[in-house]
Amino acid sequence: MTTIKALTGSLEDYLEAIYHLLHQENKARVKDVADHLQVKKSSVTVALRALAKQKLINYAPYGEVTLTLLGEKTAEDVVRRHETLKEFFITVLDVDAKQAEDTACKMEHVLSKEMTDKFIQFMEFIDICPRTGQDWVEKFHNYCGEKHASGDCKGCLNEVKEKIRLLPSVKTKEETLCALSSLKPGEKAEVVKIQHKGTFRKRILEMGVTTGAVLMVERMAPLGDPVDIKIRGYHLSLRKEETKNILVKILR
Amino acid sequence: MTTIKALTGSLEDYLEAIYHLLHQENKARVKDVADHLQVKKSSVTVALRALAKQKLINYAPYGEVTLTLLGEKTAEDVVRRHETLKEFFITVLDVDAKQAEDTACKMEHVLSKEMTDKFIQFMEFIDICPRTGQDWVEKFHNYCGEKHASGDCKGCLNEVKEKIRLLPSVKTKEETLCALSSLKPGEKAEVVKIQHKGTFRKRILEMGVTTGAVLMVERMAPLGDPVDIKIRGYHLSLRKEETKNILVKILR
DNA sequence: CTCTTTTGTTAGATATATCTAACTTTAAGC
DNA sequence: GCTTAAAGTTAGATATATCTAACAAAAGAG
Ligand SMILES: [Mn+2]
Ligand SMILES: [Mn+2]
Ligand SMILES: [Mn+2]
Ligand SMILES: [Mn+2]
Repeated sequence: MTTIKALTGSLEDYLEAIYHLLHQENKARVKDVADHLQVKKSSVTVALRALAKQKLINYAPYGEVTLTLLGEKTAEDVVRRHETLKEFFITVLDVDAKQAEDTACKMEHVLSKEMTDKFIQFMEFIDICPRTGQDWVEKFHNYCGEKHASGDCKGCLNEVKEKIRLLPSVKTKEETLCALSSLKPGEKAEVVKIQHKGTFRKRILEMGVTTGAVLMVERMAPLGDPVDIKIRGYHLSLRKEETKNILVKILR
Repeated sequence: MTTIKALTGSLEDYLEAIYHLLHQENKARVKDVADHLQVKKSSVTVALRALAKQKLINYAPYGEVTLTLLGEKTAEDVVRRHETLKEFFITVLDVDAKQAEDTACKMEHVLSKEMTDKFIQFMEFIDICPRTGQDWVEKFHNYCGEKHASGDCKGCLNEVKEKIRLLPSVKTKEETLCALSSLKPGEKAEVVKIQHKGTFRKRILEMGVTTGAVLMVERMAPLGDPVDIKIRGYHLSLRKEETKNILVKILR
């Protein structure tokens, strides 16, 4: 039997904490988890037993805690929901970091994959659509903070006008294209062309690196290998070799 | 003592159900609440006791349930959060009604007033900003559903161009203005001028009807009295007399 | 005004998530 | 290597939210 019941929100939080501790400190001790979640150690012990019973972690009393493959997958899923909501709250709604973090961690447990994808697509669309982009988001933040004078709209329209005038680079496309390898951490770009063949190409597509997708470079090792990117809410690590043949269009 | 503890999510749901039943059916029986929330009647009895203890409802065994003033206020607050999230999910993210309803009702319990306001302002801004509006939202929905061809952006830009060409009606403002009383149910508008004086004006401003605010006409009685509007997430009922002297600019 | 159905309550059970207090194991200091 | 300090576990308590089953009150039908 052992019905694979959906995890409770509480257990998702424990799993998430373990995931972060393992990736940041290389160990997830009971005490660390307890501190992280602001609960007592005895509560953690109980939770660990529950997670172990569901085959999400490897655990025995006094033993060290590691994630199973299923646990790793499940944790990544929770983290994706968490980060998606948090990013929306901070970058779009302009909510302060702490509140965004707290609210995201409470809401993440009831956000379906479908809706997570919608949130991600929405943020992508804001970035991609020439009408909007980061400057439009900033307009919104000002709209929130201050009185909205009619003059703002007029000025704003002129900006879009200018944006449009500059944009018919649809023909002179080449100029705006560059290899993924040439991006700097923090930069966002739209995938335009994947110049890979066979299995390699297939693998990369499976990871979500498809034409039209928006990615952001998160980290880049000194020699540019590997390159950590975030795409569709997922974190990926690519070999330098793999990034050279992915052509992108830098956003903004 | 009787520390005024924050309501649990569960109790907020009971309160919300009672609120809706009282406003729609004029009575909130234990059975109705149970059906509404898909729980057993015995669970409702327990919840009613808890709500009564917190002075949110008037209740005695076998007696009828009514909301106290505090309960009414609190319920309105829950409903505002619920409707705000649901509206965002449906109108912006294009999530289907059922999932939007369910997710909103789970998330509403952890959404602060501040963040609720942000969501509302964001939807207002999409409506008000000449760059975006409903047509932009539709672009997003198409972007989600289908492959995003580059041609779309080009066409989209031409639309904005046209929008801008038509928009320098900033000077010929008068033409686009009209009295709130002349709107039809479902129409949205931005408040431009409130031609009221003294106490009346003050009262109306307190209710959230201020210059720049976006409102939507929800219902209008046969003779146009009263007019039910939604503004900043709040439902208001205005006398016909009061709507005549509120000048608005219809959106879209 | 009785009888029956519906509605509502109570008591007791189960499940989750937390805590405190007492105890056990492991790790550190010297 | 002992001895202490830190980390981890267990047992038992509390709180919330639900359920089932048995019972009580109110409403409806005739
Ligand atoms: Mn969480
Ligand atoms: Mn989280
Ligand atoms: Mn709810
Ligand atoms: Mn709700």
